[in-house]
Amino acid sequence: MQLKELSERTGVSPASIKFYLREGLLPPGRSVRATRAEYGELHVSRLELIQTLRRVVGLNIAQIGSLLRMADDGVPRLELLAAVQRTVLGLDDVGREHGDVRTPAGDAVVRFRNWPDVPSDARNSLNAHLALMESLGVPVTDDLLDAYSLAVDAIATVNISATTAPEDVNQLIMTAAVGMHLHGQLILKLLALAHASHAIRRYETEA
Amino acid sequence: MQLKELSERTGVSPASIKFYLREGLLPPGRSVRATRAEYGELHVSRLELIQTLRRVVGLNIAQIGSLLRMADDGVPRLELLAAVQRTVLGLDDVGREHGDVRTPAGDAVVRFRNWPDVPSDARNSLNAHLALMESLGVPVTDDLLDAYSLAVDAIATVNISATTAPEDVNQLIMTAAVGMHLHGQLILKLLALAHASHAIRRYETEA
DNA sequence: ACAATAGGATAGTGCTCCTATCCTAGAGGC
DNA sequence: GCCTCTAGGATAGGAGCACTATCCTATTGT
Repeated sequence: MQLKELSERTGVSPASIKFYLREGLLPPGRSVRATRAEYGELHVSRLELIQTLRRVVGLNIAQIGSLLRMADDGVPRLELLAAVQRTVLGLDDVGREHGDVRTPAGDAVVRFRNWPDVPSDARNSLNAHLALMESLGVPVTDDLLDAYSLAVDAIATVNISATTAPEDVNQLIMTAAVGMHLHGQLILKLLALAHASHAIRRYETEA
Repeated sequence: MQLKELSERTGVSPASIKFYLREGLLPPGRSVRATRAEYGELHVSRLELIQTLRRVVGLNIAQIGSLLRMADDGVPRLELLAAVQRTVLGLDDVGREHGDVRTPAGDAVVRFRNWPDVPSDARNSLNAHLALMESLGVPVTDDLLDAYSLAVDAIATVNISATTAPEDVNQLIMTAAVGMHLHGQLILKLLALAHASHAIRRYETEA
C-alpha cells in the first residue's frame, strides 16, 4: 500500500500524513524504490490512533509524539501506561518540577485508603493540586477528601478489574487513553448532574 | 482611576485591557471627558475574574465573554450558575444541538439515585457522552455507573452544603467557576492516584 | 507650548496544526 | 521516447487564538 491508498483508507489527507511523518508520529514506510514506499496495517492502526488521540482525547502533536516515541522505543508497559495517564489526565501541568511534594491532606488520603505509600506522578500531582487549591482559597476539608477518595477507590476497583491489556502497543495506548479520557469525562458529567440535581432539590425545598 | 492605573493595579497590560474592552469582556469606564475615563473597583474585580477564568480555569475569550454578558444582562443566578457549570465542565461539547436525548443507562442513574427527573444540560450531556462511549466501544456497565453515581451523589451532598453564594456577581462567577474546575481536577487526580495504586497492588500480587 | 492620555483603527506576533506548492528522481504504460 | 504518476524533501501559506504594538486625533493640565 502506498501513501495515497493509506490516505484513502484512513481518511487522512496525504498532506497530513506527510506532516505526521515529518513530526515522527508515523514511522516511515518501507522504501521499495526511490519513488515508492510500502505502508502496512501497522500504519493504518497508527494513523487511527493519532486521529483518536487528537480528536477524541484532545492531545496535541507534541504529547502524541512523546507517547508514540516511548512506544516505539520499547518502553515497559507499566511505564507507558503511567505516561498515558499523566498525559491524558493532565498530570503534567503542575508541580512536577519541584520533585516529590507532600501535603498533610495528601498523606492522609493515602493512609485512609490504605494505598501503597510510594511516590508517583499521580501522587505528586495530587499534592501540588491540593497546595494550589489552598493558595487560591478554596477549602478542602478532610471530610470532603475522604468522601472523594472513598468514591474513587470504589471506582478504581471496579475499573481495574474490567481491564484487559491488548497485545498490540497501538491498541494498548488506544484503549488506555480513550478509556481514561472517557471515564474521566463521565465522572465530571455525572458530578455535574448530581450537583444540578441537589441544587434543584434545595431550591425546591427553599421555595 | 484611569486606564494606566487600572493596568498597574491588576498587572494586566494596557493593550490587553483595551483588547478586553473591544471584546466586550470589560464594560467601558465612565467617560469623564473625551480623553479621560474613570474606572472603579468593579473593573478591578472584573479584570481579576477574567485573568482567573483564563489562566486557572482555562476558558477562552468567547466563553468568558458569553458568561460575563449573561451576568451583565442580569440573568437569574440559577441560570447563570448552570451556564458556568456547562462552560467549566465542558458540557457544551457534545449533543446539545440534538435536543433532549435519553439513554437507558442515563435514565437508570436518575432513577437509582432518586434525582429529580427533569431534562437539563447536565443530563443531556451525560446521555450524549454515554452514547459516545457506546459508539467508541468503551463499555459502561450498570454496575460501574452505579458505583460512579453513588460516589458523585455523596460528593455533591458534601459539596453543596458547603457552598454559600456571595453577593457580588463577579465574586459569584469566580467562586463557582474556580470551585467547579478545581474540584473536577481534584477528582481526576484522585482517580489517577487510586488507579495507579490499585495497579501497583495488582502488579505486586502477580509478581 | 508641551507632555500625557483615551479611545479608535489597524497591523503584527507567536503559537499550533495543518495544507499547498514546488521540486527532483524514478518507474510504468502507450 | 514520452507522458503521467508517485515519494519524499523543502518551503511557504493559512486559519484560529490571544494578545501586543503602532499610529492617530482630540483634549487637557502644567
